[in-house]
Amino acid sequence: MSISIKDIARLAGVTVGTVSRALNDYSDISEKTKKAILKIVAETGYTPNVSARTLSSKRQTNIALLLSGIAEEKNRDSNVLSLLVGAYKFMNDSDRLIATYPINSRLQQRKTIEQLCAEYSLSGVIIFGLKNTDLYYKNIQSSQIPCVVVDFEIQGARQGSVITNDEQAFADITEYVINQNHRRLILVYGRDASEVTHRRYTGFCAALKKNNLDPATVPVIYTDFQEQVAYDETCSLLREKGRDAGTVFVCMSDYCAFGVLRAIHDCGFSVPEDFSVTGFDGTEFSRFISPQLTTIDQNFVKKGFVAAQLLCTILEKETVPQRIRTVDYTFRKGESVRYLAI
Amino acid sequence: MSISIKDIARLAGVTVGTVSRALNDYSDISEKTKKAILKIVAETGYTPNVSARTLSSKRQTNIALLLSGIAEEKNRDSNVLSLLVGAYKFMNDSDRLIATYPINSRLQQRKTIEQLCAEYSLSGVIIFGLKNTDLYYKNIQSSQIPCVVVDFEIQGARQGSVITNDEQAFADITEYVINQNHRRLILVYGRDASEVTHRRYTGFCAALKKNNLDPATVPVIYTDFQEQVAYDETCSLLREKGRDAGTVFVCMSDYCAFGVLRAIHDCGFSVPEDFSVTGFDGTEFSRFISPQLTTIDQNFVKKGFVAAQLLCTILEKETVPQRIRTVDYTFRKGESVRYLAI
DNA sequence: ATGAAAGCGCTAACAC
DNA sequence: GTGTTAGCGCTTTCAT
Repeated sequence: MSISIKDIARLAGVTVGTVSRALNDYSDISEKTKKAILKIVAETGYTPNVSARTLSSKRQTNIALLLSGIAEEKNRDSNVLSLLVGAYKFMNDSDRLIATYPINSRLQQRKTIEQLCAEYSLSGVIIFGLKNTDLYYKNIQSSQIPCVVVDFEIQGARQGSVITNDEQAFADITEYVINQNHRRLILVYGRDASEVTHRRYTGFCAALKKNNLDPATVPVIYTDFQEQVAYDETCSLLREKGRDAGTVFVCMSDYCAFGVLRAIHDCGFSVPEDFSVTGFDGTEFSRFISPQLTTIDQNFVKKGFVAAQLLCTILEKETVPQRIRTVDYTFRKGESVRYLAI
Repeated sequence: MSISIKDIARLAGVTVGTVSRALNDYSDISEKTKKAILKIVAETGYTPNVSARTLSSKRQTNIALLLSGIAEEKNRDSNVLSLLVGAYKFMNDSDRLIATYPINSRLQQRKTIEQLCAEYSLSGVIIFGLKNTDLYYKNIQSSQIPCVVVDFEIQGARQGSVITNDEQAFADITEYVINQNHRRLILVYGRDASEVTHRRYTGFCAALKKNNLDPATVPVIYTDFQEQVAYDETCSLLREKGRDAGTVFVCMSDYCAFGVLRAIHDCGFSVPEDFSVTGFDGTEFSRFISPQLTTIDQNFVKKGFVAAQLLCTILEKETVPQRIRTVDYTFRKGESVRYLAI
């Protein structure tokens, strides 16, 4: 059994109430006893037990980062790692720990978000990777649980969102390839159950129309955001049409772009000589490959940081004015897009 | 305030003790009342509070996965993700949740592993990413905390390890390049503070000696496991010596290999025509690139799974005979190594 | 400024 | 088989 508040009280010759006051920085305690108590705390290496504290206090706030689909999906992409890092960095600064839990579909089926939070005494959560097929997708919207969702908008009073302006970003990169004189685009589509997919599609269409191109004529490769599917489908297309397939693959994620790149290579073509390729996300890996991928960096580390920050603000303040936070993206020019001479 | 055991007791017309018995599957309770209670529990959606349970019970076991260096290092590689997935998968099977926490150096400085475990009521932990410069490196070895460490051997009574036979694996891949008739190897070295680096080096030397090659003559590139450093150093070497640098870069990690590949490309050379390259880890990305990387797959998902399994076994049983678990690796042949005609 | 004591939600030992 | 009750380690209200 490890050392408890009682031991400290005994050693300091005071009662547990006084020790608690010293520990929680209450004002109604003499500097002298406080010093003495903290000295003993330091010497013994005593740390208050979080469970006990949670149980007895209303002020204690435990927060968690819930990851949907992480142990289930085929391509759990590395963006989640950057997000973790960002959230951890923010919590670091306030010397607090944030627990990370996976929430697979069975868990979501077995207990509601309210139950999960009650069970683990969570006063708020950050949710990442939620698809509209997740049970928690509706669950959080009809609940009062303070939460911050990454990548889709939520409207509850004590809820917030951290998003990227996907429409604009995807329009930007689409316009970029158009400005490089590409006219025969191939869209490499993400996953219908992910909201970002639809926003990016909107941006894609907007950029085309703005340049007098018709979205309806653009061939689409459906990938479910999986590298392998992107690879397979691209191979089929290339084997069937070769260079006639188009001039540039505009992909909804870096992972998809990797599949496309691999397919182009395996079919005997080159990037960017034969085909150009763009990605979306800004995964670390997109800079490692040759040619480096032209992509949109979502700044996932920052997204994680902002998410943690926003959640903490929501938990602290009564009302938070701006609960939809848009994190700026960065266009990253690589060498995967060729300029087409007219 | 959410629903508590008292509410259930009231609704069922019994006392909290009886409800607790029903919930914990004790034998001394009539099937009838148990049924009735569980029915009410299901209807109300009641879930026992973990903090309260932890506080009052000796049987409750909370475990956590501690990640060292994740929010600090430059190249936090994606292996950690696979490890998480593996651990989550095991916990999934028993419908339990494992919390993941980052342990940066400041945290390790502020509280010992014992304090951390006392604070969060952890009965055991899995530790990943520990370097021998981490404070917890010695801390865990001199503590009684039940734990499983990934990638280095620990000897405590209630402690275990999940490791890869790095010597053998690195010897295997080294021998492979030698068998492809490479004689002028360049070693791309990892990080001294990581134990795996030394084991891999041992395997490297063994393979060379076995083939009558002298390790002392092999040029070494030091990388600290960072892609960028590997890139920079390789560029320097190539600019200075060109093809005379050697014929194959034998790398201690995939990330290093990515840096080397990028450098080779940027210096105007090709893989595997001008230089061959091997990696180590089996990151997802190593299969995405063209040419695919010849590497050792450490099967990190399995490592995570086994780590969680081992920790749970240690916590359940009195004594666990085999506490050092070696997870099998897989040699993965890509196209990044060329066969040299003699 | 400090002590005393109730109570957070639950388990478990002891009655009956 | 079920009720009763004493804690688990802590916070917080009420006395003093």
